[in-house]
Amino acid sequence: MSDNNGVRVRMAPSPTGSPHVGLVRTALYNWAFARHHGGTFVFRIEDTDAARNTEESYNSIIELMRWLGLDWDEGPEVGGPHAPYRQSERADLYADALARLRASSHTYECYCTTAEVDARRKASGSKVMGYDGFCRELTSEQVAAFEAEGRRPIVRFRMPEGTITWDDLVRGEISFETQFVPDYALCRANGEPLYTLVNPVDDALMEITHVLRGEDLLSSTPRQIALYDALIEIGLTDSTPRFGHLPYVMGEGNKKLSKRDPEAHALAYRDNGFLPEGLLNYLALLGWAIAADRDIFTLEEMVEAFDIGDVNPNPARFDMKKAEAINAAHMRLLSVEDITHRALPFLKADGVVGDPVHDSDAQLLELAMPLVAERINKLTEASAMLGFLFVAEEAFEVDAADAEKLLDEKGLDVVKAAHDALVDLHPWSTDAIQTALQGALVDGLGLKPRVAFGAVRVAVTGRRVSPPLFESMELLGRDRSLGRLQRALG
RNA sequence: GCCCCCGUCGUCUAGCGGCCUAGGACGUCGCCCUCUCACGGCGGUAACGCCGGUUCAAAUCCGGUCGGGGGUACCA
Repeated sequence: MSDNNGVRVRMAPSPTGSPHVGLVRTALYNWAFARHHGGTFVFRIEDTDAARNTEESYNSIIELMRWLGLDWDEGPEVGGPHAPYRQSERADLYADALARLRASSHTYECYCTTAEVDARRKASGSKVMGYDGFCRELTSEQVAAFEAEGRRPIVRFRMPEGTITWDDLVRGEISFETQFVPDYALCRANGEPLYTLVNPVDDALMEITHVLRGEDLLSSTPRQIALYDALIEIGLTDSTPRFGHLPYVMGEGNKKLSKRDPEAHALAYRDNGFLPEGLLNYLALLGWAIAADRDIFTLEEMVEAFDIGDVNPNPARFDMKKAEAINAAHMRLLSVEDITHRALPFLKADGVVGDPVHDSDAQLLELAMPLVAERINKLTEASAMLGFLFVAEEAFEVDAADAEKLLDEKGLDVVKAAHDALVDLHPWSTDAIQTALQGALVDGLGLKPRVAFGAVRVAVTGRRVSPPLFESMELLGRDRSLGRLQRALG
């Protein structure tokens, strides 16, 4: 056994396709559980199905975990006492475990084809699906006959009789009659081990004490517990972990969030301007609450408060609106410097600033970011808000729809008046600009502020939605501001 | 079909027998703030699936029922 109260949890994704937000939630709960108890968080890759696994998917998962900041104590890239942590590199261990299981007659060779099993079930009228145990007690003559036919056997686990019960960490006591849990396959006819074998064997070998996983694995738990009993018997481990089955993360309607749903892809949140702390906070809320009247918290606060016993067993619907609201709350917790730093990659990608950033742009950004930091809810929104400040004059464009709405004949009169009021203004400061425009347009022309400044805003920033107008004009400078007013007038 | 899980506002949840004429958040509606947007403030809207039982007392415990989900692979 290891230190830290012995708490050892793991997350064990299969690298197939792009990582799902459900995986993130599972990883988060495992991580928080480990950190709360001062235990060990193990990261293991379950890539036993060579036909479905991809290196690209594996890389995405690593990238995702790094972005989220969920660090692991043992696993790929960091190693550990139970290395390797990719199942594709642990074949010897499984072969050995399987050999010992076979030697202790916890298993048997099965020569049946799926079609034969189905046919027998139909004939018998049995209500239990799955394997019927036909090959449990084969005579050596029968075996010889099957071998002579060229059949290659798979290895099945022999389920014991009786009731299997466990105290689920999130659902309480659950029990299954083993008559409803058929003998299942541990490895393919070609010798490749299956999930049913490698998952418990690795959990045993890695001394996992608590298995927190999706509800979809709940019905496979009785056979894992039975296997564990066998593993204890052959001396491969000395105890069975505790299980906790986490509720589903669902999409629209009543179905599990599928890979087809765009909101299912975890890395897409990063690309769409989410903060890792925002996504994590939202996902934590899907099944757990830190307090009756609080939604916003940091990872540290979650670690402090997390109790697996408090996890709600109900499936939870993913709500993008709330996810964005939680993210927005975290944006407001960030300093302007931090937001600037995090928005920079998006500004570069959108061509708002160059890469590397010119000194003049960096300076302008430092002055402009305070104006937009509190009015964006995602990092991606920074580009549209700031673009007008950085764009070269010859490339500056006014949004056509906004122009049509606000730069009509009346709007252009306003722009003309604004230009006249500003052309000799000194100094070119926010206060002076505001005073001049207020005097000329609101007091002078008797316009409502939103009408007066709306037209000027579109002419100068190119959009109806922008940072505060007067500050923006100060940053833009006299020449560019007046030039754009002039240009709007044709 | 059979086995298992789940059931509080539209959504996420608090609630673990009396504090509940059920609290918070998102959404939504109205108002305020306001140069746009965002923020912020105030107020409204809206839920214990149903039926029995236990109890002085049930959203909370038990049974049934209905509804939803998952499993039933030589996938994980």
